[in-house]
Amino acid sequence: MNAVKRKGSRTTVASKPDIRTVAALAKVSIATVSRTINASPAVSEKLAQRVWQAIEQLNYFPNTHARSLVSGRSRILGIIVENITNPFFPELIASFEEIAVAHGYEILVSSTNNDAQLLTNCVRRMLERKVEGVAVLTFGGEEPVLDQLAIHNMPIVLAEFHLDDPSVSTILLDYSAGIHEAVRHLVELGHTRIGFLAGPHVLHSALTRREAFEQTMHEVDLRVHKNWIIECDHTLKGGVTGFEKLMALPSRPTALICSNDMTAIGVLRAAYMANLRVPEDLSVIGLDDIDFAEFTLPPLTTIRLSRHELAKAAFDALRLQAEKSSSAESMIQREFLVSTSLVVRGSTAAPAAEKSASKSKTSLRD
Amino acid sequence: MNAVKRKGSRTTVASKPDIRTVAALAKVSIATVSRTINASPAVSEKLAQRVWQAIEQLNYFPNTHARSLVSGRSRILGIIVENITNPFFPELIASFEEIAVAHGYEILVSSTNNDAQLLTNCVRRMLERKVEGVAVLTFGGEEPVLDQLAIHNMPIVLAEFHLDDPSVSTILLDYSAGIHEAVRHLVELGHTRIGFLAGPHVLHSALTRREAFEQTMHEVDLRVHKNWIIECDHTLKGGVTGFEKLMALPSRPTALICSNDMTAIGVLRAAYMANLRVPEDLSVIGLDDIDFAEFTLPPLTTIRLSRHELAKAAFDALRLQAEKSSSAESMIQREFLVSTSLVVRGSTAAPAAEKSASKSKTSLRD
DNA sequence: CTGAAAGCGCTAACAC
DNA sequence: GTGTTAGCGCTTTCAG
Repeated sequence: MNAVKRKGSRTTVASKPDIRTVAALAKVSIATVSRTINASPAVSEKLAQRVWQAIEQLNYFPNTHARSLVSGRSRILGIIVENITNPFFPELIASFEEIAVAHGYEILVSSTNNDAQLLTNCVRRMLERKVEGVAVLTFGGEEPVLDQLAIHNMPIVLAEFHLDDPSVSTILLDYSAGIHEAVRHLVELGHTRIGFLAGPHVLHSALTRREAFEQTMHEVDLRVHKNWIIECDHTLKGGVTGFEKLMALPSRPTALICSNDMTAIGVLRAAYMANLRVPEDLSVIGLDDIDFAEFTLPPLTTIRLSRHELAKAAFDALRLQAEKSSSAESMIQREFLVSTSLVVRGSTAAPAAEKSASKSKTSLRD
Repeated sequence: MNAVKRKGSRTTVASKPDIRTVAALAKVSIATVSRTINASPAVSEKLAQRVWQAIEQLNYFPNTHARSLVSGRSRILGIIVENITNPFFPELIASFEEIAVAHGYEILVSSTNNDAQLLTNCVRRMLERKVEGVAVLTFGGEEPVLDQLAIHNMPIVLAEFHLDDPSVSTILLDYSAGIHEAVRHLVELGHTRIGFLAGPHVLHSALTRREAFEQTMHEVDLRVHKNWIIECDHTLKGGVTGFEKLMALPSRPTALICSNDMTAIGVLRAAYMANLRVPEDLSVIGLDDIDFAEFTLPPLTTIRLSRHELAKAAFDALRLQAEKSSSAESMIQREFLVSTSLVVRGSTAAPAAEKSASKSKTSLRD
């Protein structure tokens, strides 16, 4: 009926079937069509079949905007990450998307690059699109803007940060387990001089990782050399710079744990440039286990943080929040734990003789 | 007015301001509010100011779903990539998003992993969300499903593939330029025995790259050894396998150009494991120049393909299509060119003496 | 220049 | 079970 007034319709298919078109073809009311689509149990087998048939025949699919408008539910989930350029995040997003799509949700991705302006902007966009929940996986530093979301009563899931709001869930990353394994591994290899290349301290995760390291060192009775803990920025370049700072020190560690894989890969590169052999002269361990880690030279020993587990936790948290009946509101799970574990590859080995970590100068204990 | 019937409203802000709420506060009609928001010139300074003030005061923003429903325009662009796990794509997506957001568009990302089922599904999702255009940057192999989009008269931009439909634009990647430079570079270094690790032939881009290679070789009068052209799959692992196949050959090239950086990085890894030194024993060149390329061991010489240029071309193409006045329909630009160029780093050098590329056996010319 | 009113395509009461 | 109908929040004629 409405096939006439199209303007540029060249060989286009009989323009955009409507819920009405379907109803007409199936000889039912639009309400029945709607019910059928939404799998309402209150539709008889017989009609349902007629409807589905009409739907297929017309190649019809519902207009999500109309749906969202009337139902108030968009079936869109937001995910905000720090930097889509760090391979950890694409892998995380891919997992999140897969899970979301499987459950009939769409996702809206945004990366903030730690820029407050961008964050504000993307929170606004999420609000405008009426997302049903937002996973904030930037790992820290964005509390101020979160209020904007919380105030709209939007379900949120945060990594590593607890916000005392009923619509906010938290994912805790259990770094201790993996870092403990890593230190143990190093100790068993014979290392006692272990350094740590931290992430930017504005990130909760970076701080947590660093603390887990120090804690573990104490537990195994190893000395933590403050100047062997260097704040980097979780990028490749940062790893290079961190390594260089370390080399400038009069006394150096024989092993290095890095706050993420990107840093570790930067170190690998810098060590190579400095003619230091990994792992013979220096053992290095990363954190994340991005796909690349297996392909570095040498293959990177690293602490694995499962993107899939993390994505799943985020999705579950959001869904629980979004679909909670207002009655059982306070009963839902609001805290999720994701574990870590060591993956041993080629970038760790027993330290060489005493002067191992130094190229030419003698290494002094400080 | 409508602030009462909220259910769980705890400390929530005076629930969701409406266009009506704004109109009431500003003492104008909702039509005026709408016009103001949409920057219609037909609103007097005075009223516009009152409206904006009301908007700010209420922290109001329009409901995009309602907007899309009535206007038929969603301000969403779709982007379909092959594999979000290859760093080339996140970098591409980030650029595309940045441009799109700057122009007030939202983006819907999907990766297909070369899975036809996934592709169909995501085309459907895009259609459901009423995207205004789709950038299909999977680089080949998805023609069948594209019809589904074309039939809906949806603006599409394709990489490397020409579809004879008025709503389809094409981005041509000028690989020849970069590959030419690469081969020249190798020749100047003294190489004559050059191999090529191709991408999967189902991808147009892979085929085009390979052809550009062969073409260039002919141009510089170098022999193309068919068995030095090996089909890989554009992954790290694929690079390793490709390299191994090459090593099994009785005669080997002294330099290798790879269809993408991932392959090249795989080769770097495999060469290391095989005790072959890069670049002394084997020069290798990648294609893409992903961020990682600068941080491999040794730093990768590669043919740069600007993600930003590509993203911009895709966006422009889509926007031209989407915003074309039906009159000037046939006048718009439908073809875009993105160039490539060589970035020389550390993975290329002059070949060693004659037996260079062989580890222990003598290398025979075939 | 401004306002009133008619829907956009769909869901969710509410009747039958 | 099924159909009728009243909007969801907004844009857009059409009058004034």
